Amino acid sequence: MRKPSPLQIYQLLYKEYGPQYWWPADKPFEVMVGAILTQNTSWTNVEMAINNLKAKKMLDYASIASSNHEQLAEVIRPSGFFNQKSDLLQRFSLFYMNQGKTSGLKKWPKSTLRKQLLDISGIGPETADSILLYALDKPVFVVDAYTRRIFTRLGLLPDKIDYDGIQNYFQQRLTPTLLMFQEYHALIVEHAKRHCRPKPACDSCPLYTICATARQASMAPENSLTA
DNA sequence: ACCCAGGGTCATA
DNA sequence: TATGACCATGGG
Repeated sequence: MRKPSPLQIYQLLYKEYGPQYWWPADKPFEVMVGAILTQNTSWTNVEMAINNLKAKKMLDYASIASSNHEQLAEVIRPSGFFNQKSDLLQRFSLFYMNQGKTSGLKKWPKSTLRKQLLDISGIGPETADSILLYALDKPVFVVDAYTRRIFTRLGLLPDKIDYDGIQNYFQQRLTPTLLMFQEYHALIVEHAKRHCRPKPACDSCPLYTICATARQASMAPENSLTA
């Protein structure tokens, strides 16, 4: 049995969990705020912070940009790292405003946009790509800790590989479709939350069989990974 | 009392 | 380039 392709994994996950309809937010700017707040933080904590922002009617770039730093930090406190994130949200809101908001940003090609986002201190590759994919409709593959964990555990990725290496692995093997990339990342998160915790619980995992055969395949000498 | 979460930056070797 | 420290909350 050959190693499963990223497309086959996607089809298995989709069949198992169905469409996820990500990102859970109303407006693009709300997606961007969520992408920042969820850095190394559980989504339930982010929801509390988002709800606080909504209750204070602060979930818009003008309110965030003009708000007091300490006050904003207090509102987003449940999402953790609130000092860094308060500062980042304010700097990002200025960027968002200066670039002509969502419609202004969407005019740029994705490579240009990605560089601009990465130039903002506090926005790394995953946050940038999440914003591109879920707020600005750019078909990029979002890599997170779950993606690495699942695919190294499957034996499809080597342990030593950086963010761009993992992203290239997927983007070179999939046709870039907006909806498919949006679903794929969401499905990876959904699957990992249930079955791919840090301490393996691989029995009862829908990918268990493919996982076992994939690990065998990666042992074979002629199947050395090039990712 | 730990471990974990939809990361990222900076200092050090 | 490659680890380690740091940021911080809330749930299991």
